Amino acid sequence: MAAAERLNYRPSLLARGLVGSRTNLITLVMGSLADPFDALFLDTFSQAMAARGTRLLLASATSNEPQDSGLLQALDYRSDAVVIAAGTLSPAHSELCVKAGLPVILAGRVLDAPGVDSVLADNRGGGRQAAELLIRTGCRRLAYLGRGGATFSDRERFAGFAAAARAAGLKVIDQAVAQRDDTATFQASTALLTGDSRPDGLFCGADSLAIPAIEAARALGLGVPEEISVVGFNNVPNAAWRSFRLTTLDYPVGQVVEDILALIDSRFSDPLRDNEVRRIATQLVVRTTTRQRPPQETAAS
Amino acid sequence: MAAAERLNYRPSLLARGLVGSRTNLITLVMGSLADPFDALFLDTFSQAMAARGTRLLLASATSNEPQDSGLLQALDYRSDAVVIAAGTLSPAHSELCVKAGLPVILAGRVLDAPGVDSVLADNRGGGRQAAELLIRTGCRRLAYLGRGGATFSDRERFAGFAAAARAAGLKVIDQAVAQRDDTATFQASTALLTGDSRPDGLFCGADSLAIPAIEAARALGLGVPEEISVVGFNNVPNAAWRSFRLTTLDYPVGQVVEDILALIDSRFSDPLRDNEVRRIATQLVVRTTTRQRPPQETAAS
DNA sequence: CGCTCAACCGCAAACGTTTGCATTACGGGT
DNA sequence: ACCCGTAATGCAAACGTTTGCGGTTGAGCG
Repeated sequence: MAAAERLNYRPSLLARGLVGSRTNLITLVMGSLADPFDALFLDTFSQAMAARGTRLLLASATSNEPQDSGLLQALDYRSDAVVIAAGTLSPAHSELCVKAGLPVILAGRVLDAPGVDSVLADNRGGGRQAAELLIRTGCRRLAYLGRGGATFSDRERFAGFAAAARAAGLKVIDQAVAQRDDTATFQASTALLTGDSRPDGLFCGADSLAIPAIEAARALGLGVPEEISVVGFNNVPNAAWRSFRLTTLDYPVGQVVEDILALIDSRFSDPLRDNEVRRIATQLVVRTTTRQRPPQETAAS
Repeated sequence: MAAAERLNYRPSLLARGLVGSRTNLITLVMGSLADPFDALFLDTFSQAMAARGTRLLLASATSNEPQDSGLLQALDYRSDAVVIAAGTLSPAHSELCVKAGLPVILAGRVLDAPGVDSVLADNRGGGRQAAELLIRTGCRRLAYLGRGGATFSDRERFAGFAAAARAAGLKVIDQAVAQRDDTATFQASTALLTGDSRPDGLFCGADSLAIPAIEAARALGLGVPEEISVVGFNNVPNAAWRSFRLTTLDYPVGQVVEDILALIDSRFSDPLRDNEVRRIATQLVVRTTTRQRPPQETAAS
């Protein structure tokens, strides 16, 4: 040990990984980190990895072609598992990993294939909570601002929101924002708010969508929540800022990471077990972009 | 090739790295990703890695002890190079890498040790630009909101700002925010703005500091820029939001990443070359948290 | 037809570990 | 003093590549 110390020797994990059955590498595939929620997730995940003594191989998925993403090269490093947290990625990526015999954990989507587990929010429940809050506080013209069904989560959130609205006899305008980009979101919101029937209750598929929406409303001179209520999703740090004080659905990122790691470990100990889907409940955080109670009847009609 | 395809064989990069001289792994050490600038940097860096065919090993530095960070374990994977982008990390980390014979690139700080290159902003120049703008638009009571000298960049930004202020015969209040946390920043700003001599020109060491500062000013009923001008640093996407429209110093993150990769390559081709420090100029982006011209004399005194 | 040269091909060593097996050392019981 | 069982120790194989070397094959030319 003294000699090892003196020569500052350290075992090569490459060699260890080559011969051993485990490399202690986990590949994380992410899309853009433009959404603060994704950054927070990555931050939390990476700290959990460090605490666990596992290394994190980060692959950024730019295009939708599996071979273009860093995924393939990461696989060639014989990771022990792959976590896919890029919402817009095609299932081809997962299949690639499964074919390589790797456990796959999907964050934010469900895929029914052997060896593929999932961790995601109770999106439908969250959508329902948002709808119920808006309806309870007097909103009647509801709208959803989202990715136009581009991601699994987006579809579920819309579905939950729309179902609860329907149950109350209300319809929902579905407004899509094409690119994940603040100005694009601002423009889509402006279009929505200047359209034929201006909504008075808006549910956004993410806080990062809700904030530009609030700005668009204010730019049009619309009071939030007096003329339009806004509910977000994720409860990112930005949402609590004084300029927004956004009512939103808290999605506990620490819990997500914890569940992902638990699923990985459980898959190690039993590679052939059935797939598992873990749903994490969202919690409503009421701030000031929604009303406390319905407006007085005297004001209306 | 047909057989390889059929068996879906892929060469093991572990084995290749074991025998070859290059592993095509680069370790990136980062602190928290709470600042959107750091998230943007990581995003850009990771995409550049993918385009380059290099894998990114992400180590998150939680404590200041080198052995606690993922750094050590990442080194044991025989990375080709280490990029340290965690501002508050001790030089012990770099020394560890140098001792292991690894090229080190420091982002945001300078360390005079063999094999250690640096890429960072022209912080002093940026500080000067901020001071000159504030002074030119009529501010006379200047303040700096930063990390109290906790990071290399912070010290340089303050130094450049203070030097330019001194050249104009003005002093600078140095207000430190202890934790990188929005509410802590809000409180520190409130303390600054309710102190003995309230500043009328504020330079913040980062946009992520400037935004809570603006909110604190507004909470106190102070108009921005009428009663206090604010200048940030980095030009993160948030800064352009309609709620803030922050005047700031653009620090081109793409350029930073490009320079880091260039330094790594140049170090590969000549491991013994002298250290290089690349300074990247900042560019002033004037928005609406600073005045266009000095206020009318009639209003004053 | 024979020579030379280049291209090609196959083989073995090496990279730094882990793991299993065989051997040796040692201690206790009869 | 002898035997047995266990602990400790040393040795070799294996992991999946790259690289260099010796041998073989083929083509071109006199």
